[in-house]
Amino acid sequence: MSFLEKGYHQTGVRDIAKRAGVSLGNLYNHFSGKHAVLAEIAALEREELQPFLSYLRNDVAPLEVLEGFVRNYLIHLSAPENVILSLEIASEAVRKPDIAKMFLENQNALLDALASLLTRGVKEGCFRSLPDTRGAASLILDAMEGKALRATLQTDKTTIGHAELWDFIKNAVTNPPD
Amino acid sequence: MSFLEKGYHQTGVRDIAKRAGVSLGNLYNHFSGKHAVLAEIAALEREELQPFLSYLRNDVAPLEVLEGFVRNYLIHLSAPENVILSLEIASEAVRKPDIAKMFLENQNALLDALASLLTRGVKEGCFRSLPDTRGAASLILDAMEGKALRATLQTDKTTIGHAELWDFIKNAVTNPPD
DNA sequence: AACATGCGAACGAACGATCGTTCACCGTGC
DNA sequence: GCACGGTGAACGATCGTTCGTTCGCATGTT
Repeated sequence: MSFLEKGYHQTGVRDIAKRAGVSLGNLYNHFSGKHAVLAEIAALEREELQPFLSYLRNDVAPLEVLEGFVRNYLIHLSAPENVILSLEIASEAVRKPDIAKMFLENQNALLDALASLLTRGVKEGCFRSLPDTRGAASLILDAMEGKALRATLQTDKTTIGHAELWDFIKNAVTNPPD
Repeated sequence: MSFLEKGYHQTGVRDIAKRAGVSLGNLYNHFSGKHAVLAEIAALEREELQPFLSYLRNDVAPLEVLEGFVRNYLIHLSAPENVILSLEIASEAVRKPDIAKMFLENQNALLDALASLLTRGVKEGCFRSLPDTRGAASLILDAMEGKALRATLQTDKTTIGHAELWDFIKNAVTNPPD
């Protein structure tokens, strides 16, 4: 997909049509315009998130679910295409409310699932008492996404280490061992 | 500046020239092209960061410096123009290595300053023992920027509360009170 | 079975607008 | 007369979108 290679605004409608294997005119039979194509892609991101959402709803030990989530979501974010696409969508969301709506919905879905895992963990005593689980959840997600962005922009291909990130998150979320 | 209103790629060179109060032709006497204009803006961001850098080098109690920084940087990020500009630059950085270089330099400058504050705090005993101060610093910055992005995209103008964020950061960084 | 009709998916030429960039020209101060 | 900073018309390319046209196929009529 050429939104990844050239970016949304640098990609012409002819490119999109060619890559999709349809003619220019026919593209407009399926989409109301270029904007609708991006909207569709943003909507598809939702489905990409689905596995993570169901993973977070695992009913086993919260700490292990959290670690598994961090590991898996980190792998997801290590693919530059996911970072670039999020960036592209976020950029467009600034000026296009319908894109912003989808972007936030997707983010919130993940946020809610992670927050409720944290809440469960606190209740079950695996986690320290977190006054604001939603805030903590967004901290974790932001940290991962920020890390992924930096890794993507770096020319030297530094992969993101799971261990160091997980250590930090674990410390932030569990009671100190004493 | 119309990069904010329309985005970099949606802004024509004629717009840029008009806003800058120079003729179209003369713009090319000052800049080698449209790209160079964005590069210049990315470079200027560096100077915007300067006050925060010097603030972080304050030699007083680390915890207070940190709180002051969080407060001030949050105010900075509460202005949507700063979030949008960062997003715009980050998007372009994906495909333009020289922009990426500046973007990362700016980020790293802040990261280093914050990390060394944390290191000092750990040494002086105000902070808990943080194994990876740089990681912790990037966590703090990512959290703030993530929050700011969400606030910018939200239609309802929710301002970012300092108190709740500071509580979280303080907890993450200081020893528990017992 | 053969033919006529209508439907809608697919197409790409064409449109006007705008893009980033160049460059011949102009006025001004020496 | 010369040098030069400033100018905007002009250029070729490409943009997103429209729309007249084609054509395969299902349906209806003899």
